[in-house]
Amino acid sequence: MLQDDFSELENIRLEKMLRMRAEGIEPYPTSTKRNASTAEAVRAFETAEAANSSEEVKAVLAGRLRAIRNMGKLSFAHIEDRDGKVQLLFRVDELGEELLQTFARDFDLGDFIEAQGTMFRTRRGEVTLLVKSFRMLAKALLQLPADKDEVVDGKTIRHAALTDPETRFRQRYVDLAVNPETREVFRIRTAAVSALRSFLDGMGFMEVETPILQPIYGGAAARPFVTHHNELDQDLYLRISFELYLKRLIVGGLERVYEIGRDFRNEGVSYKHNPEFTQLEFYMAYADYRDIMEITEQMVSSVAQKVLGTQIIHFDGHEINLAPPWKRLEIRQGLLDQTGIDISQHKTAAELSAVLREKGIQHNPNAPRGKMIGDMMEQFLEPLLIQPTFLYDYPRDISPLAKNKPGDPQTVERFEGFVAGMELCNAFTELNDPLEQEKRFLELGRAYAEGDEERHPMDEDYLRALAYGMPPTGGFGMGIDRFAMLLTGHHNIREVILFPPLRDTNQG
RNA sequence: GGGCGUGUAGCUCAAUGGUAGAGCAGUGGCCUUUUAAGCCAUUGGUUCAGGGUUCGAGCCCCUGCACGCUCACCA
Repeated sequence: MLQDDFSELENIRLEKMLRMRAEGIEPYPTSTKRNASTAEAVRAFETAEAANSSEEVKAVLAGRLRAIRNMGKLSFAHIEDRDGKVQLLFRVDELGEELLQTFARDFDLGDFIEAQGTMFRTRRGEVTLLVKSFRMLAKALLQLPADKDEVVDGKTIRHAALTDPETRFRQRYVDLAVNPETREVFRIRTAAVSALRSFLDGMGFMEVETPILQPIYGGAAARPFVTHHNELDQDLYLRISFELYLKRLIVGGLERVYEIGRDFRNEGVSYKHNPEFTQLEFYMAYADYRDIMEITEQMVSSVAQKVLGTQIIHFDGHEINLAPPWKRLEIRQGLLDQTGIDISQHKTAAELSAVLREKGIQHNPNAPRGKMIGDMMEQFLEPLLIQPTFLYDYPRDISPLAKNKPGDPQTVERFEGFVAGMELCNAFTELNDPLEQEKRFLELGRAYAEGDEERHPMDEDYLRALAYGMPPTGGFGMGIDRFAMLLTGHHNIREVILFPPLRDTNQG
């Protein structure tokens, strides 16, 4: 039982709760008469004050007790709700000795309280609720980590705030309850997703939902999670992308579709990788990757403006300006500038490997040409891309779903958007030639058969869909978690995921 | 998976191999009407777990667990 593990401190709270109940006071009532948030009440009072109104501002507030200062004949307290904090004053001549004693006796930090009264300003200048009546809304049996605040010259100084990452992530409810900045991170994340939706909705996109459990996974290079459907006696994969399903919808004539949802990749974790992550993908008929670049910079900058009130963000010590236009850097040119190697002059893996060796550049000589170029990009280009930059024109053999650049069989119309040296999004002109697509799948299959860990199954139905005809289409994908990292300035993906995965433990 | 690091009271942190501590919170007291992280007193520990070395281990060694950073794979 829960209470078997209770400490002395927790048993004291438990006894208070039981005593209240024995006295006929319900410590967990079903409803409250709250009629304003703390911020609303303060605002209402300040408005009335500014208008020199003589009318009392009454309010019923509710929140978690964050500070209590009992002083004999009066008590001060602070309650906190989602919007902020407000001070409560309990006075003996308002409440009588007995009620005031009740407050001091029954209420602890962390309890939820309802207080009804009138707003006023103390001699110290703090807008405060003078309490006429109050009531327990929910007794807290466990003690929240201490984080007493001290306000010095208008600045809040935290004392002993909860910082232990394990506790913060395993018991996110405590982190949220105690650390306002954590609440702010998730407010920003939610607002960003909402702003992305309205941006796309405003462009006539249709939000759709496609299968998460898929018989054949595809649309990205990643190992999937496998699960099993008992009734069908069939293995299913948790999707690694939405791509192939969304493009089927373009074949179907929906023209502009997007999905925001979870992808699952059975890979390692890092500060920018989580096994499940939230992805935005959109597909737009009659657009190519140039159009998508413009939409991207427009979308990202306008969402930042809407959510943060600015297009300037701070990340990893950098000040980054998201305002369009973003820099455009052709991969071939970028690598030429950084390494002196013109990849267009080295058309096979062997040739490229030779020149890399000549230049003394570390590489895997057995890798395919595209992979080699990808490694070069990672090494020489990506770390430089602090300000928003579109890297464009990718090697064909690492882009199996993108359309060739006219007249250049080794290059495709694809770009990735980088911010703060981190890949934020990936987009291309979609390959809509069914026979070419089949060829690409087959090439992939071969590459993987030759020793790669990932095996990519052929999606016959997707090829059939393409064979019915897909209009020229631009497609786009962006990791929402990474976007949230940028907007909140966090350098770790777990900080922007409410319940990041942690290893299971029996210690509770 | 590899490397490095961390694990001490509810929280934040101390402690040459020699009596486990502080602040906050908790408990008790002070409180006489707009303040105070107030003041005084006080409770609280399987030092992550299990072995080992030692007269003696929070500290040294081994094993395990969890977490962090980092490398690899990937977005």
